[in-house]
Amino acid sequence: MMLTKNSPAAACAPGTPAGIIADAEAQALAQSLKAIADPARLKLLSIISAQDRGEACVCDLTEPLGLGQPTVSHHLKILVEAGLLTREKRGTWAYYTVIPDALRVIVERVTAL
Amino acid sequence: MMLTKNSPAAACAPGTPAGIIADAEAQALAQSLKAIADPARLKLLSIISAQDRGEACVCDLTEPLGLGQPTVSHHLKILVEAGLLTREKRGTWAYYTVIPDALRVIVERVTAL
DNA sequence: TGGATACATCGACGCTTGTCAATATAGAGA
DNA sequence: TCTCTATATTGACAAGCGTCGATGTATCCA
Repeated sequence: MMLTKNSPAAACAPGTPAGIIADAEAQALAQSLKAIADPARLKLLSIISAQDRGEACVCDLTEPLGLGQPTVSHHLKILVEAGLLTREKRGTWAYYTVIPDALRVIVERVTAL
Repeated sequence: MMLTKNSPAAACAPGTPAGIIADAEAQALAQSLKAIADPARLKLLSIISAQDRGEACVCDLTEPLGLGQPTVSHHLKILVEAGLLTREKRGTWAYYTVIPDALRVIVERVTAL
């Protein structure tokens, strides 16, 4: 049941019974999941990580998604703010890369439910 | 549909390049993730699976969530329709149970991105 | 210097979502 | 039967989200 008083920073809120996810962690995990819970953003993650260099600029992404450039930029921003992508500006272009274990961390917190 | 040349049932749509998630699968996976991407529903999954019998009725859930009964019923319905919970009516009560590997299936599709 | 290109931001629009109060349904017990 | 209890459904509302067109910003090149 994990009554651990010594556990890592994970999930220990005042009134939360043992083994049940704390309010704050539920909130945080939900927000991470919301970042992925969109077809366009799933395709973005898939396309970028399938790229040869592991990176892609906006102009590579707008066409396979069938969305306008502002919309793609908007989705990329959400993924960056969720800690799933990095953005690197080189010249006129902005290159986006998938942060290796970011998805795995989210997935593990879900599995631990 | 199923234009599959030879690959497993996974992800092969007409115009979709190899290794990139198909439109339909992105749509489906996003919908599954939306079902989990809510603090109240994460807590529901956590609380129910932490129960002794592995099951809980609505009256057990409304108080630890701090939400009204109709709202809890609403969230439970979403989880049932997403294939994450089962509902069994016994007498006046409705008992909800977590479907064992439902979360794992979702998680694996995410990891395969 | 000026124009062209790649990207970000803004404002607006419809659609979805989370929540509640009120009401409906259905089973248990008198 | 009638009443009480547990749950589901409905209707309404505010807030959030996805999308677009228009505009702003920054970099490159002639």
